[in-house]
Amino acid sequence: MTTAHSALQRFVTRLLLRSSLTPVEQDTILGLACRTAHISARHEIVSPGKAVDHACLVAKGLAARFDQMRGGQRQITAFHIVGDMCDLHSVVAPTPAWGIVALTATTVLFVPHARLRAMACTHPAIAMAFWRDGTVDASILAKWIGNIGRQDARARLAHLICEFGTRSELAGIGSRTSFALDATQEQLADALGLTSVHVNRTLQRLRSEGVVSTRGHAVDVLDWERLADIAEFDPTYLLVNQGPVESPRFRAVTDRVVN
Amino acid sequence: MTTAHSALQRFVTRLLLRSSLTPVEQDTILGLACRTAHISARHEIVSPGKAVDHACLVAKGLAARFDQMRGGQRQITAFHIVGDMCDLHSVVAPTPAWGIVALTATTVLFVPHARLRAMACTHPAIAMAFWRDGTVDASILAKWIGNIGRQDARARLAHLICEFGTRSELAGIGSRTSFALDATQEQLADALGLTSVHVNRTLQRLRSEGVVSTRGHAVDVLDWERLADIAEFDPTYLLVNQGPVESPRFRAVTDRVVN
DNA sequence: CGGATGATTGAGAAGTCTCAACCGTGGTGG
DNA sequence: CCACCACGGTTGAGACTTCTCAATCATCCG
Repeated sequence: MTTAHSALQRFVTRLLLRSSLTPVEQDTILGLACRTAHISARHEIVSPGKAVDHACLVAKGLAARFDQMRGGQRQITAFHIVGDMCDLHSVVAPTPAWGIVALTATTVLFVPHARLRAMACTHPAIAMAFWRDGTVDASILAKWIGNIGRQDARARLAHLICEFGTRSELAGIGSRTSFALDATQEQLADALGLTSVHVNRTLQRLRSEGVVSTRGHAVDVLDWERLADIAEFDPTYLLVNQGPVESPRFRAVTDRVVN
Repeated sequence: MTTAHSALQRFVTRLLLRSSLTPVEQDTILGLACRTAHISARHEIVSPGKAVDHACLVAKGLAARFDQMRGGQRQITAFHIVGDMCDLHSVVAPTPAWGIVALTATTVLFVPHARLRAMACTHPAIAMAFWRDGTVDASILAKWIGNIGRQDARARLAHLICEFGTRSELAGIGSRTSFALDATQEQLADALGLTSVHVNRTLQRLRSEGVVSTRGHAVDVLDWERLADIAEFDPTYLLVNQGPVESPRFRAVTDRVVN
């Protein structure tokens, strides 16, 4: 219960980064009844191509979305940290082509689609917030394509570190320059379109350049400016600080003015 | 007017591939008033980081979403064919980090966010359809990451051809095995994370293997099975045929049953 | 202490890039 | 009507990044 509530609270906090929700709307989300599950590392939370009837909120640990190749190789397409509702997409597309795996021992809340859909229908502002959350995901995905497609290994890794730090800070679980990255080098490789050997060498290079240091899975960014420069990191794509988007309950009025 | 209406009709048809909409809802969309614009090849339709107050529906031609690198290189993150509402995301996130460029001479309809937002609020089914459309985009983006991150040049190009053919067929502007791909080899390279030189050689290889042939920008797939095999193409990620998702107007009833 | 997992290292192979030149075609101005 | 130009496609050769395979090291845990 406490776990569930604090996870939902994190989710609401995440939504509030980009959407405004009234106390009532927030409480509606906080009141979601859902099942808690503990998933051990490397176990699938969602299997590719299999229909689901619930979304998954990460309450503890680290999860990742992946694409599975024929040869058994995997490509990680997103990291889901605490407070992320992975697979919110599945509310409108219940059979995802991707899978979701727990990278560490992870606690997730299963939230029934039916409830989420009902909430979205009753509260347009919540529907907008959900839609927006999916848009943020798409924006990050597009950036990853740029990162993988047009940057070399060093810049790719640097970008991943910048993003993870920034997101950790936004989620309130660390600072940009000091946070936990509980993924193995092989998992980082799967996210970057590289091999673990090359990730290892690239990470060594960043360390030797004095840009980052690591103790276990704790990352310290020693020179954020330089790291961001290497990565060509521009946080715009995370879509925070978009400025006020009028919330749906004012829409009717706005329309009259605009049109 | 005719252009506008036929483009909106294509957009509705596209939505109907994955969402069910009542005649009234369809007419609401078809009734959208919007401005038509002709964009010449290589001109930007949306500039990265610049706020917009309208979405863009492609009525003619080919557009692409891109990520701009510091050195001037571009990574294309999506192709937008006729009937695609590119940037529907911008309704909920008006300042995109990406840009949109016309690859050929293109006709677009600018649809004001205010109208779309109002429609989404009045018709929950339309809101769901829009949200779902964004989800399809995210699914395609994720697949592209897998394609670029974990496949070699030959498989990447094959996958792009399979996807483009499938989407052309779904959009009613060609068949899987015979369609127009109005992009230069350099633009294909920008989409695949390769150089144009390497795309050229890779395309030659696919031709010499008897898998595809091209006349100008017309593509003929000579051996779909083999091409799909090379690409590891599985159309699941396009999220058609997801099976019936109950439409929002039945939700109240459904909820009572489900919960 | 033994075993497992993940990090590290080395050496050679493969894929892709870079640079530069050349070709082919369609459009344009004289 | 022809010469020319621009753009996109094609080719070649060498360089460089990244991969592959394999071994070794370090750490954690039972």
